[in-house]
Amino acid sequence: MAEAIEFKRVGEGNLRAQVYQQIRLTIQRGELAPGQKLVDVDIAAQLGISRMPVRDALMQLVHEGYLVGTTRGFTLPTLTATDIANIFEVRRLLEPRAAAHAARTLDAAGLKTLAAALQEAEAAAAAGDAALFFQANSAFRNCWLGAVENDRLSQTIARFADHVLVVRLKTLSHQPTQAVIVAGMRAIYEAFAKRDAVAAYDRMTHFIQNAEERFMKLSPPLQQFDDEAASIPRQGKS
Amino acid sequence: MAEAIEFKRVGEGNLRAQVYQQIRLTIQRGELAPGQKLVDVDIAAQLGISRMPVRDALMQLVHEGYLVGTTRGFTLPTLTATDIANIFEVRRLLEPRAAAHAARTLDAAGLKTLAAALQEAEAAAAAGDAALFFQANSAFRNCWLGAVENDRLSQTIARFADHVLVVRLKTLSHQPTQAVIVAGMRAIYEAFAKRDAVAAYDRMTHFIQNAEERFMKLSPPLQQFDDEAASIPRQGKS
DNA sequence: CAAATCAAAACAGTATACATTATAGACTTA
DNA sequence: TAAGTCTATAATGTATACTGTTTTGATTTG
Repeated sequence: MAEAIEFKRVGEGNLRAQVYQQIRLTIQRGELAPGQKLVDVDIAAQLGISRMPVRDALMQLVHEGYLVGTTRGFTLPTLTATDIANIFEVRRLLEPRAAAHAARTLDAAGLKTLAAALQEAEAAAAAGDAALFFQANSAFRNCWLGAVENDRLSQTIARFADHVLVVRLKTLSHQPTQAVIVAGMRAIYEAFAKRDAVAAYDRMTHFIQNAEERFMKLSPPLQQFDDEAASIPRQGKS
Repeated sequence: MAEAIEFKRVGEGNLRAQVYQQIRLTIQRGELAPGQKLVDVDIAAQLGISRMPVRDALMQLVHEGYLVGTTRGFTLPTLTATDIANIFEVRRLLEPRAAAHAARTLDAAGLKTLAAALQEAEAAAAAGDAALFFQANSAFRNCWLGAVENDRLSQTIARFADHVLVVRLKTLSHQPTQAVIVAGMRAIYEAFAKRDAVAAYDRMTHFIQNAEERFMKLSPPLQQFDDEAASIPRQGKS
């Protein structure tokens, strides 16, 4: 089996940090297929470094919930319906408040970035481009979260959002869901633009609830097929 | 300088996990003095194992916010007033909801444990025994958090609570604060005993607010002295 | 005597080698 | 043919050795 993923080092701090960044980005972009395993020695060989920094990075990702470590490599966790519900419960508690903060602290540049991400999402939804929609969604969230001054709050949110996002690639491909999400994003964006913290709070609450409902409605059938090959045809394999 | 802390291995999984547990417990019990440094090679020698598992454990604790890694060993983080405020903001958002859950799910055994911890706290407050009070407080929290079925919620709370608890040893020594806390614990316990989720929610909200206020009121003077020698007189130095 | 420079020590970061363990797959057996 | 067992292997876990970097403290110099 050839390497499906190309890792390259990015110049930022020590090796462990570089590798960590790379792998996490790969996961966040949905480039790691469920069931696909990451092996420290393979990645190390690919990067031309030793196992240890890679191993450290992988273990950190395990501690953060991005991966699970088995005795035969590291893979994405398979989330149960309960896991998803648990994650959304925490998000429901944290994100509205964080959005209210962002409504206060977002500057003009931030709003511009959000507007761009929103437009991209709308265009992607119209074109049915799931990958672009996924990306625009992440950009939107990263932008407003970056304006939240409470680092621990924003980082906790980012982590939990990432955990469901990994499986969410499928939900986000669903056309009606895309429409609902875009509408939610627009509503939130407008609250931000008006610097209306209360509206931001309420609309984020609504947004998360919608996201969870959509998720739960679409996930069960997907889960069953997941055991096999997901909806993405596996290329190669002769 | 001799070792101030005695680490011993506990039989549970691999070496890294054992060491991690030991060090985290040491921190949670407040046995690690601020400024005191942990060095992987020292701990490894003490345990008769190699550096790597110890290093892994220390790095995990850094990722979880229990320690900070410097170029000369690992120490407790020094939290600013902003850090404390940030942590309490997250706790305010999460703990009331978690307490409401616990009110539903706590069983008779759990309530009994809580009652014992509460009594211990009251006795400690009456006797002015700060260490025992600290311990009873942790037992109380661990018990009701253990009844929360949403693991991610309870673990997130536990982590953030631990982060302030480290510095809180001082706040908890303050007699009037002890009285306020005991009253809060009793109120929460009674809500649990009545299985009243709403009351648990409200009283936990109140409890956290009180804790934060007390913390902020007592911390600033401590912070300033902390730069030097805290309240503990430094021996030697002629 | 104070400030700047330099050297040695102390530590984390990285590399390599070895040990251990759980799984996959072959092989046996009912 | 199906179920159980066993062995080879692939991966992590652990140990040891080496490297790089920062801090400390001693020494020199103004």
